[in-house]
Amino acid sequence: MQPEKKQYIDMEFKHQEIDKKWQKYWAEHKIFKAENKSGKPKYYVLDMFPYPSGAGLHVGHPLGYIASDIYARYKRQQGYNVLHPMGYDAFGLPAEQYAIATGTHPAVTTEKNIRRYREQLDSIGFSFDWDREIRTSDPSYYKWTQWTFIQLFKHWYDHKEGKARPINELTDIFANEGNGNVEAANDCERNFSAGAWNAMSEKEQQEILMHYRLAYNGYGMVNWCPALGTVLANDEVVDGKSVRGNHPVEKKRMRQWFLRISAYAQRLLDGLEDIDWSPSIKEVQRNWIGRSQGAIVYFKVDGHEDSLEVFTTRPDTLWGATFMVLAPEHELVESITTEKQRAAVEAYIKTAKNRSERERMADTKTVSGVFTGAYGINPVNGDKIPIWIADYVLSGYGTGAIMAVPAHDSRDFAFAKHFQLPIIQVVTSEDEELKDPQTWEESYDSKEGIMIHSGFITGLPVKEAIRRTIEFLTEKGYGYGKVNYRLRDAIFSRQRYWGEPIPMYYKDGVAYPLDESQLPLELPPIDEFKPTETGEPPLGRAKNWKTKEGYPLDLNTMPGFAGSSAYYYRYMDPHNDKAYFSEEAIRYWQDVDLYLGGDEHATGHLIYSRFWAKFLYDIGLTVKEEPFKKLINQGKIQGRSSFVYRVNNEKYAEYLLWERIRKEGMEKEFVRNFHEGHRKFDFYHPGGDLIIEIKSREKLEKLSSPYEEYVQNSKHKLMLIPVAEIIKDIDGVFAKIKEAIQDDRKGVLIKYDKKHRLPLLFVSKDVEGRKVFSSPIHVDINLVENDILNIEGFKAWREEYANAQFLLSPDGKYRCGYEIEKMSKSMYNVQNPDDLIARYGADTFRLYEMFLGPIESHKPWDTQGIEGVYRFIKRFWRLFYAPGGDFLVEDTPANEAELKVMHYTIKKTQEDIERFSFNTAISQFMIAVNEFTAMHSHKRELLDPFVRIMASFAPHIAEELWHRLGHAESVVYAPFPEYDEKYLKEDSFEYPVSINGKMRFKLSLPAGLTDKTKIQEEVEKHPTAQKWIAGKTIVRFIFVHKRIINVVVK
RNA sequence: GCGGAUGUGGCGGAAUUGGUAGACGCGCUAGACUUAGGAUCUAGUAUCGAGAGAUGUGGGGGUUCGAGUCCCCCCAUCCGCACCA
Repeated sequence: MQPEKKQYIDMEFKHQEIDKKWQKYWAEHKIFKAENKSGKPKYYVLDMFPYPSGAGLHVGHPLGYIASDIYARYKRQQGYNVLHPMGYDAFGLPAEQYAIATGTHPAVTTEKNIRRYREQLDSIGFSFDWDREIRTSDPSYYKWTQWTFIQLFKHWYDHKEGKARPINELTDIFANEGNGNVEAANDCERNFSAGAWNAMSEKEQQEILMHYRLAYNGYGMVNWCPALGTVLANDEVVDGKSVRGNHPVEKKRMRQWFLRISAYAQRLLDGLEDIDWSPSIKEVQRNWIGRSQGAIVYFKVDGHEDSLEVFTTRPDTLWGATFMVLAPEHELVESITTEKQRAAVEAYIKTAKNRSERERMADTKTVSGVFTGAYGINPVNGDKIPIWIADYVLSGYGTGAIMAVPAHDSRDFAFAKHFQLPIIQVVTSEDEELKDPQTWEESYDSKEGIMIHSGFITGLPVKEAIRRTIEFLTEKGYGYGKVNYRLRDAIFSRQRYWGEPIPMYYKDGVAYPLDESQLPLELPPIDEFKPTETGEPPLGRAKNWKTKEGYPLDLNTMPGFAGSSAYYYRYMDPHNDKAYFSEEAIRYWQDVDLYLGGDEHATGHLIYSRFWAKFLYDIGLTVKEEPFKKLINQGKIQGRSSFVYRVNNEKYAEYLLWERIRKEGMEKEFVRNFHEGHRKFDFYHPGGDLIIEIKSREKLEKLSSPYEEYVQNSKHKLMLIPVAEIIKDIDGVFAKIKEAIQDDRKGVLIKYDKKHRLPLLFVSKDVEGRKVFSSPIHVDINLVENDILNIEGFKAWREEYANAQFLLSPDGKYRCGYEIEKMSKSMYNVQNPDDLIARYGADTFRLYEMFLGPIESHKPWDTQGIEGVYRFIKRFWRLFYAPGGDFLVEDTPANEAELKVMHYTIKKTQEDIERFSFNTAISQFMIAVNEFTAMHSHKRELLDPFVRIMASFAPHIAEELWHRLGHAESVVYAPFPEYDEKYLKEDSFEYPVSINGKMRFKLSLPAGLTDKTKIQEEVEKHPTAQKWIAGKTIVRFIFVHKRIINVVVK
């Protein structure tokens, strides 16, 4: 009997062995290797690559990877050549912070973390082509990040051609005609002729060019984070704090590298039209780009040469402009302020400066400002209007100056009201009765309407009025139409070590790029990872940080988004040392077909990537303008925290006593929370003149003399009861209270014997009164099953709980509460994928992550639910093997009913995979397994295709069973089966029959039957129908083929 | 304040084009088997009601033979933006 036993073991479903076996097989045979040359159509599935943190993966991380892996595997089975790579965003602050603290080189930490990530990723059975792995911190990779930076430096943006062009084409234009006709993205304030240009020194020319380059070095207000010792990009700051680490950030004027992403604002906006991304993420990007269409208007300053430039989206309301406001930082403030107002203006600027960015943002209600003494002249009617400064006008947006139209703008309105400035209404709706705007409660939203009091545009609708006003301004030279963007240039320097060195050096104070042959410029070793004593970035510590010629190199490194902005192209040809990627590779792969990642990258990575992609496209390197055709944002997996309820003994004692009083029907005789003078007592019984105070023994002892004193003065009886006595002996306590009420004495202190000690007490969730006397404490979810606490485990969890006692639910169990929160260590709700995979196997884990719900929605992780999926996997296995180990698969042909189930399952799951509805596909697998089990179907004709459709979801078990079915090749390339409609056809259809829209009964009719009269006859024969129709007339009979029958009666 | 998304049993969710609301799974209840398991199987499980039946997709209205789905108004939650001129 020995061999039989052996067979038995062999035929059990053992995921630990099966997982390992096939993972090894796939790796050894390089099953997932993608070729850059193929007759097959290409499909590129990409995941946002992870930053390898020290904590490893929790169950939330692989969600997107599993979804993309299923799709990648599905596409392979559909005959596509699939590129599905993975790598690491390996530069980053945590490893560097750790280096500063411990001296461990960030490369060491990163390597260690990557190894751990790789182990975890491998255990889930992903179909990555690991031969294409990249790491952003690898010099052979960041060589190309540096190379791209140099290309950005060497290009400018020509709005006429709508693309980036080499900088030498710009210098040619300058040399021939100066900069008068150039329509470039720039921040150059000088106008010069060809002659002037040619006469400039090299240094002067370079300084001019810096205002045109797409990567430029300049002064700007930057986000300086003192705690991190570096500047940050706008998307790395939220609410005035750093996203990483939550440290305060301040505005500081510094010289930094910038990327002129603003040049691409319009194209970044337009590109959103053509890509398949979620509406919400497109909306976030639109907001971030912040396009507003309007006009620049010049206001002459009365008695000055200068004029003020104002941006407005509503030039039609110029006639309603009653004052102007400048940002306190505006450059003309000083020159236009009158002597009389100077002191007030300077004082205001000083306080405005002292207010941090955060304060200014938080405080949007206080109206503040000061008059400069100067007047602007309204170009449309010559009116003199006062010029104020106020910090509600931002220096960084538009021109830092506005015309205020208080009637139609709420902030201007508040300002006008506060400083009693005039308000003129210029827009009205047709049926509006005009009232004096000075009496208005709020400004009037005027996006639509008819102009009044507005010169030549009076009577026109708003849209038309805007158009006519811009025409007028342009004609007279008073202004012009303009589009403004909120998108700021990206700050590109980081005063940090663990990033790509910026490949620039300085000669005579002018920045020059390294020659491309010098790349990569590798990170030098340094002794410590902190800034230098003189406040220079860490690279200032490097020995010999200069070019061969001896010129000093830049001390900054690049920000996190540098390495991730074009990594998706590098995967196409990751080992190329001659080019970023070969032309052959880019022509074949072109772009990412499907990109999966979290929506937290909406304004960072996903905007920068689109910008880099457009630049690389402009310079002819790539073939598609948008890098990511379809984007799916996987939802986060939230933690499900469990709570125990710790009893507050004093509150519990009060609760117990009060409940007892109520049980005795004495609640009307007592007063709770009795106040006398400054004192407050728990209970008072006026009839017996008895005060009851419940406190811990320690407190009662401490307060004993004040109580003595109080009793002597007040003449009440005062009963002091230790908390423990009530909890342990409520009957005894209550008897004593009754006794005390009868007691005739006055001014006595009734004390209590102290017999009992109190343990630490926890109360089950559904115990009455729990909310009143307990507070929730997080408990490790591993100690809880179905909300029932493992009491022994809990006692062992923490020393202080070792002697804890429990108030259990009526069923004798301790029931925990729960809440959905972020998954985090501090809430003890983290699920570790390694444990789950060890227990249930990779396939169950993959299926369960997908089964939780739609890929895009956020959902809580239910520790229990995985059992159901595990049962399904085992039932699936049992279609092939009997519990005793017999191989059940038979070659007899399947019957109609079986084929119907199989073909419907193929159809349904294929449709579901294609719309990324993996949870419903898995439901269908379950239904099919349930039905085959019920029908005792073990036929090859059914199971062979079943294994193939399951292969992308549960690759390990599928591969195992595929081979046991007798196939020698991997299931990875086994074609996804095609369903045949003929098996899905029904001879009859069971119609739901409704009477007046309510389903009453079901009626089976031949599927081909469409004759309404005949059907109506059939329906009327039915007893249930007769019951409902009786005494009424059928006014309408609705028949929808293969859907429904509805009888309308009256 | 503006913009976006979401709202369905005790829980996660399904219903793809306006056509049987609650598929599938968890949990729960009862039972079977037993090598007593964190195993397997069977039946039940939206609410009220003994039943017939009534009610039911955040609330209110509307369109329709028929609405979770379409339209209008309101509420709640989450996310993003926020003196943006």
